[in-house]
Amino acid sequence: MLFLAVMTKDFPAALVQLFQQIGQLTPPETNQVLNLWQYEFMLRRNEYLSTPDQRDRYIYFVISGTLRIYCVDQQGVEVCLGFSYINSFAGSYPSLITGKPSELYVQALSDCKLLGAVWEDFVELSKEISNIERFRRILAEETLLGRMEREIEMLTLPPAERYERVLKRSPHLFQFVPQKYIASYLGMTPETLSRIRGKKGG
Amino acid sequence: MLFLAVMTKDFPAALVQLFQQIGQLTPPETNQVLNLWQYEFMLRRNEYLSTPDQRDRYIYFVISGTLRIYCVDQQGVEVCLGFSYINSFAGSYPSLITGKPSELYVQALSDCKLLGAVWEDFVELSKEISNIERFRRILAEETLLGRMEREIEMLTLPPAERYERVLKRSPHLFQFVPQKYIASYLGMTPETLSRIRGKKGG
DNA sequence: CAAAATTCTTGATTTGAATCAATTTTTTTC
DNA sequence: GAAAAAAATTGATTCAAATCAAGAATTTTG
Repeated sequence: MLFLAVMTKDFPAALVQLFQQIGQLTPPETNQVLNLWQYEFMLRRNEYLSTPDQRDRYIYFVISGTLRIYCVDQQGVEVCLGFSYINSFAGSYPSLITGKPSELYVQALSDCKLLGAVWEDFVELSKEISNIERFRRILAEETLLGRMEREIEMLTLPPAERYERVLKRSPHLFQFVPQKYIASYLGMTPETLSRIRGKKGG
Repeated sequence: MLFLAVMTKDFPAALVQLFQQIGQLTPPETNQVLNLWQYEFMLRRNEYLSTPDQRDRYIYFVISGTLRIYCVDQQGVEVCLGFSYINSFAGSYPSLITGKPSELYVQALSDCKLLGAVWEDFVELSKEISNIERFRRILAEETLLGRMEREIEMLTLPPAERYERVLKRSPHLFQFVPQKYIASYLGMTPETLSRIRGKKGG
């Protein structure tokens, strides 16, 4: 992973918005937070942002590219848990929360450009600025809601409908992500997804 | 559900601890929060605390009894997502976060005694007291961690090992909860769980 | 405490998706 | 842009768990 410590002045509009709109930060507070995002990362396709052998030190924001989050089952099969795309955060959230390594891998599916902030700095700032503490709370809640929504879909919908849902919610996924990873994300083999797509309007 | 508005002075030690230890609340702050927990609820076995037809207005704390959280799949089969027991919070967290009904049912598996606080009051107080905002953040993070841990176990472990894990982590479950609900929670039928238990030291 | 209801167990059978295997298509790389 | 690698498709077969079914055990309820 190529690492560039750059004094960025041009923060992504999407990142600024997140803090201003979701976080309700005042302009000076927004500046303080944005100044943490001083680190730029370049990942080549297939390189790793997080692995289970070390804890995450940065929270990342995706400028360009797509990543997958996965873990490995008992027989060594990779199981995809989600994706990170442009204008979303990336990294192993569990690792950041616990301060320890997690079972999760985060891997670039294409060349990626990321901004990073040292998580500890972010935590420290949230002690000073209550709006940032609140931002962290909202971030955790939103993430939880997303995970539970997926959990419920996995448990209540048959494979074909899980596919339909993702196709409707994230059609762009199929643009950037090999089907085998989407299949894994949907809890099925690539063969099964291929057959499902064959039947309905694929 | 029997509802009793009672001016409680005797708060459960476990609830007090949660706010003091996890929340790091000062004694006066602790008092302010505890004073929200003025509502006592009694549930008879099989009665519902939450259903998808209305949003949750209270956050609950379990004084006694056990509850299950479940949703219903496309064919009407109930799928168990978790349990709430003594000294844990109860209710539909998604419903509280979103302010809307969720797909979740929360049902008493035995007669239950609960304390309740109006969620809106809790939210309001967290605007005044930053330690409570922080408590909410930690609550969300812990809940997220728990859900992700379960998600990973469901995806990476074979049925028999999922059973072993739960047996090790929560042996008391089998004391209070009918096996069919545990089976559902483990992602299998009651028959399958019964057979697994038959093999290994059941 | 006896009857009724529910839950658990055990066996036989079915089934949907996984696996195995071979080919075609697409993407990457030099 | 040709060769190599990776991914997707398609078919045949297998398999683990679900379903179906019946009886035993436990729990609940008047």
